[in-house]
Amino acid sequence: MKSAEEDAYGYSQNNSISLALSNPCPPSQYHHLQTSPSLSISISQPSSFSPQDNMSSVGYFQTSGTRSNGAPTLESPRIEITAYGQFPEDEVEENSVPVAKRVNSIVTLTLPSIDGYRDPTCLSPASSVSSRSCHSDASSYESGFSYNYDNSPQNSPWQSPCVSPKGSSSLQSCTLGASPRHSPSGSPHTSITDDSWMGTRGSRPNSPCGGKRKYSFNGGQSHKYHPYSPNHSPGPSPHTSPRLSVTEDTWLPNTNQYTNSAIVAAINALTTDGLADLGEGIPLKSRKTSLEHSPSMNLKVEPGGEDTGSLELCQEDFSSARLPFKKETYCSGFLDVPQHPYWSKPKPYISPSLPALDWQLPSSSGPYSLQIDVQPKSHHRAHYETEGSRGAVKALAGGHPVVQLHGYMESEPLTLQLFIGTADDRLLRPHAFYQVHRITGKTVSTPSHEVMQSNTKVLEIPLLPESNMRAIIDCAGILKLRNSDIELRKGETDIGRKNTRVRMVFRVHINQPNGRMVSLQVASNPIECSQRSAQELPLVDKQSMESCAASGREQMLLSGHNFQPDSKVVFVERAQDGHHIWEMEAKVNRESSKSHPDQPSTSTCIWTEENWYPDEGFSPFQLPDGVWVSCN
DNA sequence: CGAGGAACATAT
DNA sequence: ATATGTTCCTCG
Repeated sequence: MKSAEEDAYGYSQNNSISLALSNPCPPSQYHHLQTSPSLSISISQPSSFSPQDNMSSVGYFQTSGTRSNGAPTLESPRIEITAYGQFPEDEVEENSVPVAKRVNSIVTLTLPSIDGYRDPTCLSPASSVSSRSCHSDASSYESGFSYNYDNSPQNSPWQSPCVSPKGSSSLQSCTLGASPRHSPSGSPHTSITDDSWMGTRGSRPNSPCGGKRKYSFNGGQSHKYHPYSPNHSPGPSPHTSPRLSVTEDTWLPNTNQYTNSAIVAAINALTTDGLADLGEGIPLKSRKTSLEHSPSMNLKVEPGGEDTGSLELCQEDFSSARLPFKKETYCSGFLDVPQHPYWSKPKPYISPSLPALDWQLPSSSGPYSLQIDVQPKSHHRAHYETEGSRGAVKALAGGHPVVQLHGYMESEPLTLQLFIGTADDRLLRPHAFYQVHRITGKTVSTPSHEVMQSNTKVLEIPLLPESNMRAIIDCAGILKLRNSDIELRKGETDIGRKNTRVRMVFRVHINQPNGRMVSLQVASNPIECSQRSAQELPLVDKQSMESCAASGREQMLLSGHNFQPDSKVVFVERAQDGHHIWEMEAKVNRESSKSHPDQPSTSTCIWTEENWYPDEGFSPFQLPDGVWVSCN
């Protein structure tokens, strides 16, 4: 279905050649180092390549967001060198070079073919690209004040102004938080929203269906699929949705979000306001435990954006195009009970056309630069809904993360958004299994409030000029959603097991004097969220690296493509600040590449422990010349 | 609350 | 059987 979707959107096919020899290796194998290193190389050479231009002038850039060779809208030549094998995982050091940061700006230029990095059979949690699925959102905010401007094409490429086909429409959702939430263990704050996006869950663990455990959504198990979120389903087939279910008293259709244009179209054809019709898709019952629901739904038709050459234009067009729907986008019921003076003020800077959370944005644009001055600790035990809050994410030094927007000279305060994203450098997107959790209390100095954008909870924090546009993030905890709950979501393809690394993603949208809006984004270093540290893994050793290099060389020779026999990959070890710094020099002869005769024949990248991922090895790198290199 | 630890449940 | 996921319990 995915491919179909892509085709429908006119995605250009990625011509990358994946030579992945990766053995279908289960994650466990990585850990056990049972597989011999292998390396795959794929070369993709787009017709045009102008990385620099791609992002520099653009506020944001949307990724294809598709798992299957999600051909990036903008392609650049790339070589993917993927080695599978035996590299142990290294602890991510917090003080090290912010990989995310480094890669971030690059990533925005081009996205590697997702599949190219891994064998589909060994889907690695950290890299799966799925949290994009749109599902219904139901949200209730503990804060009491919340609004939802979730009208941005959150999860599907086609919703992108730049990519979406004309005429496409989407159903957006808006939710009204209403029912109070019961929190099993305690903190009233804990849950809230959580139930919202995922529907409900029992107070008791619901384990994945598989074997004995059954999902007790509503006391019953039965449905594993929830038609209400036709995200990837063929069509809107209203059935009962275990997740959304309803509570005894409060029953209201939850918000649904449709990613599939066909579905949307179908629904649109059925109803304009969709409310009534969609209601049918909601189950009559819900899991017992989820007593709280945020009933309410607001469907909105999203006009398709025009394909413009300039992303910036796209954005504007997009904005204006959506304006008419703005009204529908906001749930009137939300705009009440401000929680903090700051939030009670109008927020003109919040446009209804904010880029979807899975869009890749640059961390800087023009004079503006969003930076994480103090990185969060590399480990933070997330809490479950069944637990009380485990506090805010802290910084290594004991304080809290700090984010600052540089280059902003206006007097208008801005809003810093924060959500939990994947730790996958290849594609930063909301993490399906974690949500940011708002922390309140005397120890918290930073005001914040929550907003739902698609299935993702977003914490909004004021960025004030008087504070030098600097915010101390002491109000953000991390909530873990049960894997079984998430995996059951229609359209969800990510797997939760061992997918415990996240990143704090910060965004800021700046309305410029000229009326244009610039959206910036920066992600923190990866944060391990599980209680126990991942199983012990041997450190990366030179031998392994060399083995990988050798394997890579072999593969390059085998590939034959742009790599000539004299091509080679060399790993060099050196120390730097106590970290292992591995320098990989990939010398490739690309003479055969007529389209890029100017490309340098030698590429070099550096892999450090920071971008080492348990199941995937090193995160991919995009070399200066646009070449992507990954070593799994 | 906010942790830390660990029992208990599943997945590999 | 081992590793990872979730829920519980305890303590300051």
